[in-house]
Amino acid sequence: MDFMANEKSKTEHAITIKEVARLAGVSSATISRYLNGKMNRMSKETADKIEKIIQDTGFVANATARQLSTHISQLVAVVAADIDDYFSTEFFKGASSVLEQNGLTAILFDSNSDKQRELTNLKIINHQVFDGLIIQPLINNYPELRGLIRKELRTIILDRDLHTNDWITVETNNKAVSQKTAAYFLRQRFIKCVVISEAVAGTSTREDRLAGIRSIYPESQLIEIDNSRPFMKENEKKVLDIVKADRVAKHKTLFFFLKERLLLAFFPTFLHHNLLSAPDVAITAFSDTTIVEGLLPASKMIKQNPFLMGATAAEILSNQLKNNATEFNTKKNIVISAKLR
Amino acid sequence: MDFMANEKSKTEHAITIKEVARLAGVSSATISRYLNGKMNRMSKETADKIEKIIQDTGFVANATARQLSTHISQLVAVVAADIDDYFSTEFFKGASSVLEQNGLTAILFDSNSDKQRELTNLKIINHQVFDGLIIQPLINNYPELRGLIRKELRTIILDRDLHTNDWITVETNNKAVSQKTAAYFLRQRFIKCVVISEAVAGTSTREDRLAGIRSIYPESQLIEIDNSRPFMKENEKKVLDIVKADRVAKHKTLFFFLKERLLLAFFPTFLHHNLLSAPDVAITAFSDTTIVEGLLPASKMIKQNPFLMGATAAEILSNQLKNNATEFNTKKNIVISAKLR
DNA sequence: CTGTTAGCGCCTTCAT
DNA sequence: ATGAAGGCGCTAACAG
Repeated sequence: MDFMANEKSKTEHAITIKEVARLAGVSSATISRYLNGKMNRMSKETADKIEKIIQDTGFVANATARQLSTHISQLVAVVAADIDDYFSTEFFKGASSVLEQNGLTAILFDSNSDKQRELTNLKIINHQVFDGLIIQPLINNYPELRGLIRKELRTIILDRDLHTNDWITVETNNKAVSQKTAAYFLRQRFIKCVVISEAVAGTSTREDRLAGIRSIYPESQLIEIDNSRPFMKENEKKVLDIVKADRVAKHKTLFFFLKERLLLAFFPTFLHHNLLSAPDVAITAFSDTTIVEGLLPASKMIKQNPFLMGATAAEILSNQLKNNATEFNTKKNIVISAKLR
Repeated sequence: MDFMANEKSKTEHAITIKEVARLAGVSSATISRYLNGKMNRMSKETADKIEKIIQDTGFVANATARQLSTHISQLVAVVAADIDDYFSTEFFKGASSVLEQNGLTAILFDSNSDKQRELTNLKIINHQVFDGLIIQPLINNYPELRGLIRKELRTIILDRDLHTNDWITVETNNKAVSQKTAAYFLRQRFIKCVVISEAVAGTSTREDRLAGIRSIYPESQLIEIDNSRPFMKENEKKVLDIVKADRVAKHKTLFFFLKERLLLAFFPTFLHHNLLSAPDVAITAFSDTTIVEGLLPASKMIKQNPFLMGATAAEILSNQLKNNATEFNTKKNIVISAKLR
């Protein structure tokens, strides 16, 4: 009994390069060369011998030690604002696929829509284990964020505009596409516009979208949803009151959702009050998934391209990491256009 | 000009503990003690001096070096089958929150519903940088998965049943809750049941769910959706044909979706054919988000608790990591019940 | 209270 | 084609 406990407590140290060397009857330098693919620096026989030993022992090189020695990890941190959003997971998938093609590994951090958590994430990322960073930041001011990311870390900003040239940014044409969409509906004689969004102030994407809409509908009403509490009852009433009033005034009204999730939350209201195919009510939204397409096949929606955005960011980062010192990027601000469909 | 290039090419090595020691006029051991909170092992003055230097220089300890020395990273890898699924992101959030409370950091890997990718992820995770692993595996057989995870790595399996006692498992009562749900609808005189799912074979969750349903509806028809191609036209027809036939036969029919996303895909079909409030058609589904609640307020749905599942897995793992050698877990298979609501 | 020293596991230059 | 040896940045005895 006692001796079993002893067996267990003897921590199982994984096999090292040194041990492999001993078994193969060579020096650890040779094993290292083998691991790094420098086959021309050794005879075929030793290479074969080493391969066999590694197979037999199931040896896996310790990435930590390698990294301490080389100062490179091939790891890229990707920080998403909230992985519950399709946009976030999708841009990660785009980034991940491109990084993989370049021999890099993407690792996802979730800020959980929480600045505190974002901070924690950045702290960890600063501990010099990552070669690069792609971040969709919650923090919306440049100096603050700048202070949280070590200078040496290659960084790309995604989906947010920090108004800086310090980092390359990949974003959507939020303002332009919102404007275009609003103009489209105005041409259809929807002369009123109600915007439904989470808190706008402090989030550049929402600010830009609202600005685009207001350049067409200066008077557009804004309904801001407070995510922190159950919101449907009161807001449902707001919407219905607006519709009723506009019908009395014989106005056609556009409901413009800045986020798909909000449209989904309101969908039942529109459905049960027969507003979906009403000629005097239109609905549009920033909508990235295919769910809404099915529910509202006739409505025009704004589709971003998060996958491409992530892939683009990853492409740039990969290049930076390759051409180490050199910086060829002249464009600091890359725009991936959203489409109205 | 030239000299600027030189300035740049001189790689900016981050400041080290040694440099901080020099500046503070103490040895690096003292800095190390400071970093590890061993304040009682030094005078207040040195501590203050060190703090100031660290502030001024913005020094951040290199986690890689620390890890090489201590063999612990405080990092836990969480591997999700597909982060596009709410279930996956939610269990991650649960795990993440508990791990954080225990001083650990959760890092998310996405297998992207792709076994090849899962394999890549596991390879990276095997390189000895993580203290623990929580995985929702794609690979469904024990020996294969066993071969891909190093023996020394503390591992918890989530959401899948590998029929092994080697790892602790946290899962849903898939079979039981499916059975209960089916029984509920049978009592309502829905004597036919159509199951709609992605490919069932090879995924324990789906197998268990189908088994539960078939224990009540042995004859239940299964419509398997092939995700790889656009599927709605033909499948829509299947559903409508079934409804028509059942109406002729005066059967009430239950449509049982094994995944929320599938229900959403079919929702428009049901909606546009007035099947949502038809007395002879019922719809139920495994549905974790709140989207469906709004769409079908009257329908009973099965709600899992992915957040709690993740939190539970993290709790167990945290304990294992603390009580290093000791293993107190007698229960190898923890079930977090889904509810019919 | 603080310094010295020897690793941790791998990489890399310099010899041979 | 291979080995010896020093170093990456930090930790952890052991001294004093």
